[in-house]
Amino acid sequence: MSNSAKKSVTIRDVAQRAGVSIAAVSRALNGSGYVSTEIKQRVQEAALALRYRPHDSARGLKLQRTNTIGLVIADITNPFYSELAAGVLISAKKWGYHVILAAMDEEPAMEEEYLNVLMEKRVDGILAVATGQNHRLWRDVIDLGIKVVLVDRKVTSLPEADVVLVDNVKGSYEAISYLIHLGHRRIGILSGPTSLTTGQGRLHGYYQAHEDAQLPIDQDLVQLVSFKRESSIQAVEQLLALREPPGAIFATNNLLGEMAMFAIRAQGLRMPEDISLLMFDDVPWASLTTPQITVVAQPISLLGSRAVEQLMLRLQNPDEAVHEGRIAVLEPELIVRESCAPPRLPVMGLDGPGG
Amino acid sequence: MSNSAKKSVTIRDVAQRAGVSIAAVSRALNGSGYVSTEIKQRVQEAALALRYRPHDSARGLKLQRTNTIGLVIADITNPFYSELAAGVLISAKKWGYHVILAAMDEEPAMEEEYLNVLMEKRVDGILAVATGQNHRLWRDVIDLGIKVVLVDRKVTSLPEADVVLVDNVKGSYEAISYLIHLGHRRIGILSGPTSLTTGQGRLHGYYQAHEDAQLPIDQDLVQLVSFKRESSIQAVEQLLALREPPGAIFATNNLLGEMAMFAIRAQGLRMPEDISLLMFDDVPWASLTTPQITVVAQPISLLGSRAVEQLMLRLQNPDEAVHEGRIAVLEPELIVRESCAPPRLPVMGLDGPGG
DNA sequence: GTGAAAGCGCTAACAA
DNA sequence: TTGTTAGCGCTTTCAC
Repeated sequence: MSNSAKKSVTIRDVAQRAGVSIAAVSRALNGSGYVSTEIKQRVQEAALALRYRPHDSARGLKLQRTNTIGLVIADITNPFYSELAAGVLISAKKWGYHVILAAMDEEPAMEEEYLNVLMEKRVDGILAVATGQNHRLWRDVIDLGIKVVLVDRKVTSLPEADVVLVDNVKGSYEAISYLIHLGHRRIGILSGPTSLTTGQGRLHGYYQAHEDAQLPIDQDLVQLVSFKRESSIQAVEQLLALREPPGAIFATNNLLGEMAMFAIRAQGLRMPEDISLLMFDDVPWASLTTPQITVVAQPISLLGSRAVEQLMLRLQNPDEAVHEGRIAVLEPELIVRESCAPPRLPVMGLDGPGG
Repeated sequence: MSNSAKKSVTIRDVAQRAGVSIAAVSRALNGSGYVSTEIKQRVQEAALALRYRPHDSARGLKLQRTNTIGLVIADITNPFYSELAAGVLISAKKWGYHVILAAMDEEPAMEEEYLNVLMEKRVDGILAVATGQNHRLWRDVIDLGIKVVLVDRKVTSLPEADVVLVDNVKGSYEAISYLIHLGHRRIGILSGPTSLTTGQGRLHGYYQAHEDAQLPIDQDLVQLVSFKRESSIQAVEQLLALREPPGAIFATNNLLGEMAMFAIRAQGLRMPEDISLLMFDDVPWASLTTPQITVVAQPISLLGSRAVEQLMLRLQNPDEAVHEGRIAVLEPELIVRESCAPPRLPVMGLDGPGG
């Protein structure tokens, strides 16, 4: 008997049982408008007895509000995104919001599909690590009145969206400076696509650090990679196969770091004796390996909760005309562990430790 | 101008622009009922021109169906759950469903909150790794007509829910048998709560393997732990502090495995020379460590997609009376890597390798 | 303080 | 083949 969907109990049933109008029930249950305590009491009893659950679609239709937000990310399996999601989830819950998860896998086509859904569902807002494509669709989203907060990456074609991200240039700059300080002169970088602001920023920090240390850059050491595993592993191998291979590798995200780990291990290289590794993102496994990985840590969870807060702010006053979104920049932090050491054969004629 | 929420375009607007009735628009866009190709054409043009997006709440209200499912898990940050979620996401998308994520953190109170939300949202179904509590509420869920598929853990108070899980007894049995085969006679087990079927099964496999090998069990080697990190780390330390410490540790989930790693490292023990470690769940970091961890792998992603399929099956014929849910049991697989070796000091008088 | 009634945007009888 | 219309369950004026 408790199997198939019976007619579910509606506000009418509650009203009837409590002997009041449906309006009274609505008011009593929502605490809006005037209701005598007596009626309130009766209504609550009736609702409880009938196990009444307000129908969110009905309410949403009437209110034009769903208390739901969309979270667009690349891949929930990537610890960066899971931690982000965790931050978003807990924060959203605090505000009475719920989240629909959209993993677009860095594919514009998938992002498109998800955006369409999110629009039809009339989510109140979208938190997104966007592909950077689908300009027209994103405009539709905003035109629909859906507030969007960009996380991690900025997308210039969406100036009115708020942005919450980390100072990528700085994080990268500090990482490279640290390696240079250790005596490294040949530092390989595994960089994400420069079409994304993360890729741009981290690469820029790399250049800047070299420039400030008055070090030349060998373009062979700069590997631009997509997010595909194959292309990443290939890039690492290329780096390692150089006639004059780098003494240190800077992996600009955890996926790239993972690939670097594999390649280094596969080559039988010792870390940090033979090669140093420094990675962007302090994912849990970074302190499980031997040696533990030195990282640039982002406050990932905070990134998520701040994004939610930013969104809530917008949702509070929806009519505020905004031509340019707020941008919040969080600070990364270099966490020195065990995976970096001075290079084995410092280049002659340059004064680093051991040089 | 594209900032605040303007009156959004409805089916009426499309009808007007196309010069037809709203019914025709509905039919044309949904491909239901009769529409001349000419009208269909006009409607599609109008819809496109107006950037019309059907309002899901309205449709949901009318249809009593949301094309949305809830995914209840403990913690998206745990790689087991992220992979599960990934499997669910991709499979759900294939069926045109979307998922609301609920991380209950092993807290019945959180589970309760989320269940209430999911009920109000009238999700079509719920996929859940449940706490095992909230009996009454889960009954409400089912009574509301929401289909539920239990994943990973069975909950006996919900007989009509389908279940998709792994053969925990077998996985555990094989793991322990392997260790015994290596010559181990003192194998510590870090077991989850036996209030959960996962804990029960894995512990049972441990006992069974010992029994079949005619090995006695020292109860000091059996550590029952909650999912809290503190209690886990404590348990590992207790195991290691035994006057006669185990030569191998079986961590029955990835969190426990992580804790074991930390403790082993903290004690300065070498792996696998001083101690062997075997873990349930082949999470990504298991092959990043040195030595790489030998594991019992669950087909996690498959667990997710199978659960979705099971749910879709129920959703196809919603009125089928079901008193007992189907139960799908997937096979775990022992993946031998580098973290297990024969014990250093095999017990005399028992014939294991080296004994 | 309370209730009647309109209407949110959509689908599906049903009538034409 | 097309259009009219009655709701789906809820909130909220607006009378009383």
